[in-house]
Amino acid sequence: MNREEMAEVLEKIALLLELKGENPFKVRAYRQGAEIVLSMEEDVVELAKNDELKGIKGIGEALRDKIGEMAKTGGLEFYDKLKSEFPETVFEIFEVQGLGPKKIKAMYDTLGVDSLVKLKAACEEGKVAELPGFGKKTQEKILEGMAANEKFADRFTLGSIGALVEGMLETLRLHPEVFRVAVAGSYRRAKETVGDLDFLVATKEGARVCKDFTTLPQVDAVIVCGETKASVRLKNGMYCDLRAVTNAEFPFALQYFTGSKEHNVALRSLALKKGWSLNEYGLNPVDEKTQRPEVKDEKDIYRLLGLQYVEPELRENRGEIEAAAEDKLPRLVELMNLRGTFHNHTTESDGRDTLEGMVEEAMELGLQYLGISDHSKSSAYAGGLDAERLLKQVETIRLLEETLGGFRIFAGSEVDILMDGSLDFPDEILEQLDFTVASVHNFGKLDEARMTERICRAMENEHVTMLGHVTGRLLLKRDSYPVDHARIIDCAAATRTVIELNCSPMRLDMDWRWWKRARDKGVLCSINPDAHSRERLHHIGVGVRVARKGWLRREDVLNTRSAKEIEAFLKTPKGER
DNA sequence: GCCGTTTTCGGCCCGACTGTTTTCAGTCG
Repeated sequence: MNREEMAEVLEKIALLLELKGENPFKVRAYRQGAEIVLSMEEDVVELAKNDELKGIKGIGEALRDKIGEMAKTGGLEFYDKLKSEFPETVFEIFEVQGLGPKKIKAMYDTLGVDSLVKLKAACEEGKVAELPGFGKKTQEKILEGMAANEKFADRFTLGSIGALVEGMLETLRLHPEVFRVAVAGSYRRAKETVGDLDFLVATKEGARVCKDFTTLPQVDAVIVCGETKASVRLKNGMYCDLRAVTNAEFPFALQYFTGSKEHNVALRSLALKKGWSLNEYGLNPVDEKTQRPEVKDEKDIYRLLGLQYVEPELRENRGEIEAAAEDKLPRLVELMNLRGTFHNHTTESDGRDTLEGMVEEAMELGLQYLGISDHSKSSAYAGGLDAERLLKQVETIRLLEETLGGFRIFAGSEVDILMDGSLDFPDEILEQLDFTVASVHNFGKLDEARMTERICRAMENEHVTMLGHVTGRLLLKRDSYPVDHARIIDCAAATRTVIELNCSPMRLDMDWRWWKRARDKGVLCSINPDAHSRERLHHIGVGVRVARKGWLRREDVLNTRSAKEIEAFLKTPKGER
């Protein structure tokens, strides 16, 4: 059992205990246990197997035993027993907006509702409305929520919703009663996928702004609308909240609603130690004689707690608070630091725009150079180039470059890593290129050891400048192929191979959770859009946000260097880079 | 079920909003 599966079991235990009407604090203990298992830095499975799960806050004796049992046997007797009391389908009912354990239990006990199918039938027959505590409106909302769930995805990739968010921000900004506006939540923290959006406004007219918010063109249905908050479902199915606060409360609300929950819990307990009580409305001295501090923005809050300002991307309680206390937070890379970018496709393979079009867009973006790397021949599905076509493309690139008045095009290839870790082109061809991105595109079913071995072997090649999309994941669609991240990072460090941060919205690969480790081992990152059209070059913006989330500084990112520096870098033998 | 410079029992975050109530329970974040 891996950690995700363990966390899921704990989460499901929490749901079932809720359904049984168990002590809510017990329920919460399981739920917190699930979160801890997911977010632990160490290998929780390995620790549990060796009975080394001691001294972890939130994991007591009972949870420790259960996690141990799962790690060792792959199952959990307690869970199996609990599960057998309900059909598997009860879990899906919890997905319906507005339904929690109490209502689900009531419908289960009286109407025998234990699946979405039965729930729908019971609503349509009007039986739900007759239950005590229920009514016609509740019944209608359940049906509507079920319809919405069927129709829409429940999560969205960070890179796919930027325009939507910016559009809504702009409209709110123009509202005459709004002083300040911001987007908070996981979007602001640059999580790779976002479940719902949280907007925040500073205003004196909360009720009016909330009401106007519910009439935005992007809105499909109104869930709630009051004086300080509104909640809607957008036309793309995304749930979206608006909070209205006063201007004085705004910094606290922004801090609070940006999260993460774990970061806030840690921050609040730190505040308490320093004699403050922090919540979404203010920072209040526990000792009533102390004066309330003046706070104009988020930075003031962190400063008053004796901390450096923590950038939103870092707020995951993964060491940022400790680092901020010691003045050791990194200065994070910014979009304006990028001078160029690698790994881009053209119509020669599966890109939609020509070489000239891609270059034009890169110049308009203000970049100094662009790396072109079309697919290699084994990626036949993508029109991969054979050696002859590749060398011809290099020639074309050299000729075009002469007409560009100093803009550089680096000629490369996204060369397939073959099954055994060898490359799709021989060294004699690769050495004629400026750079090479090596990527896995097939045999994703190999086991972790063989996949890792294969990738490491490719990185050992002198001509492989960087490793492309490390895990091959497609967010919300396809899981990673199994790789040993730690070994790949070590191998990249040893061979001086750059690792790509592929910022195609579906990928954002390598995952942000691994970058700090890579950085600390001296591995360079290249923020690459893997652009298959000129518009997609703009994805470097999302890439920068993910790099920031991975604690990367300007100096950790290869493509913050100037064209000249890149040229020197690529000419240096790999081992000396 | 977890936790403890308020310790081994008695707390555990809480406020906004809605719908169904006739003063409040359930859900959500």
